[in-house]
Amino acid sequence: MPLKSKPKRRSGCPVSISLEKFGDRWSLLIIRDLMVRGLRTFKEFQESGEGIATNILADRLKKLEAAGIICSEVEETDGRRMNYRLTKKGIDLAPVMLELLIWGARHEQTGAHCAIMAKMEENRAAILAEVRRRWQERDSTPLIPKFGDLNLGRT
Amino acid sequence: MPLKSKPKRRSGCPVSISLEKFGDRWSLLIIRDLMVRGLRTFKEFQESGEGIATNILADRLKKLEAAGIICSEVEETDGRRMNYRLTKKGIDLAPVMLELLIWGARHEQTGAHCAIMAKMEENRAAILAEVRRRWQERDSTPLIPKFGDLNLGRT
DNA sequence: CAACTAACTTGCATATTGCAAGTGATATTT
DNA sequence: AAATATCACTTGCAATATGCAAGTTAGTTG
Repeated sequence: MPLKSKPKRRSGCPVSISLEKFGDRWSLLIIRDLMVRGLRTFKEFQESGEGIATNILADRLKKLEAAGIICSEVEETDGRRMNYRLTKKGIDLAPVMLELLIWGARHEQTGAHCAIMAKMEENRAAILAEVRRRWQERDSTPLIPKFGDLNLGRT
Repeated sequence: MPLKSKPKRRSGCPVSISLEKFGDRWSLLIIRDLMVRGLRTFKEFQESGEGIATNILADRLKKLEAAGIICSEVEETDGRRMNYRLTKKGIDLAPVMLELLIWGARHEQTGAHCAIMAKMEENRAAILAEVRRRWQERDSTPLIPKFGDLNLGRT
C-alpha cells in the first residue's frame, strides 16, 4: 500500500511541506471541486471534466484524507455512496486556490471572463468569506459551476 | 525531447491550466528559490537543500522558460554561467507562494517561527510589495535565506 | 595547455500514471 | 426474490516520469 511509504521530508520549508501534501497534478483539482463546484462523490469527481483515472482518484482521496485535508462519511440515504468534504484545514486552502485562479486567468488562455476576474481581484475578501460561509453551512450549490461562470451576489 | 509534447488541455479552468504549468513537486520550489532566496544558477538550485536531480532540474528550467515564467541569460563576467530570473508572469506568482507559505506554516510542522508567520499574515500586502520591489531592482539578497529566518523591515 | 567548473546529457533501475477491465457491496427494478 | 444497475473502488499492465550515477561540452583559471 503506497500511502505514507515515503516519509522523507525534503526540507523544513512550509512551501515544500505543503507541496508534499497536494503538489501534484490532481489533488488541487479535487479540492477545487469540493470548494467551489459543490461536488461530493467519487463519481462526480470522476466526471468532473478533467479526466482523472479512477485509481489515481482513489489514491488522492486516500492521501488527502490521511493529510487531514478532506474527510468522508457514508451517505445516510444510500449506503453505497461516500460523501467527501473539506476539513477546516482543507477550506483554509481557499486563498491559495483563489490566487491560483487569478494568476491563471490573467496569464493563460482560459475559459474565464475578464469582467468576472476583475471583480474577483477587487473582492478577494468577500469571495473568501462566501466560500467559508458555504463550507460552514454545508451549502453545496456550486459557486463556480464549470469555469468562467461565476455566481456571486446578484447575477 | 519531452517538452511540450502533451498539448492535451484538460479543461478551460484557470486552476487546471495553472497546474499544468507548475503543478508538480519541483517547479514551485525553483520559483520560490528565485523569488525569495536570491538563487540564480543551476548549481545553486541543485544545492538548495531539497535534493532535486540534475536531469529533473534541467527539465523544469526548460519547461518554466517555455511557459514564460522564467527567463535566462548568460552571465557577462563568466560565459559558462546561466542566470535565471523570474519574468513578470513569474513574479505574479508571489501571492500564490505567500498563501502556500502561510497555509503550510499554520497547518504543518515546519521550520517557521510563529511570530514571524503572524506578521506575514498581517502584512501580506507589504511583503508582496517588497518581493516585487526586489524583483524590479534585481536585488537578489535573500528575503528568506533558508526557512524560518525572515528578514523583513528591521530584524 | 592542463586542470577546473558550470550546465547540462545519457543510461538505466525504479516509481508513478493512464487505461481497461473486474470486484463487491448496496440499491432498484421486475 | 431474483435479476439488473450503481457506486466506490481494485487490479493488471503498458507507458511515462523520476532518481541516481556517470559522462560530455564549453568556458575559465593557473
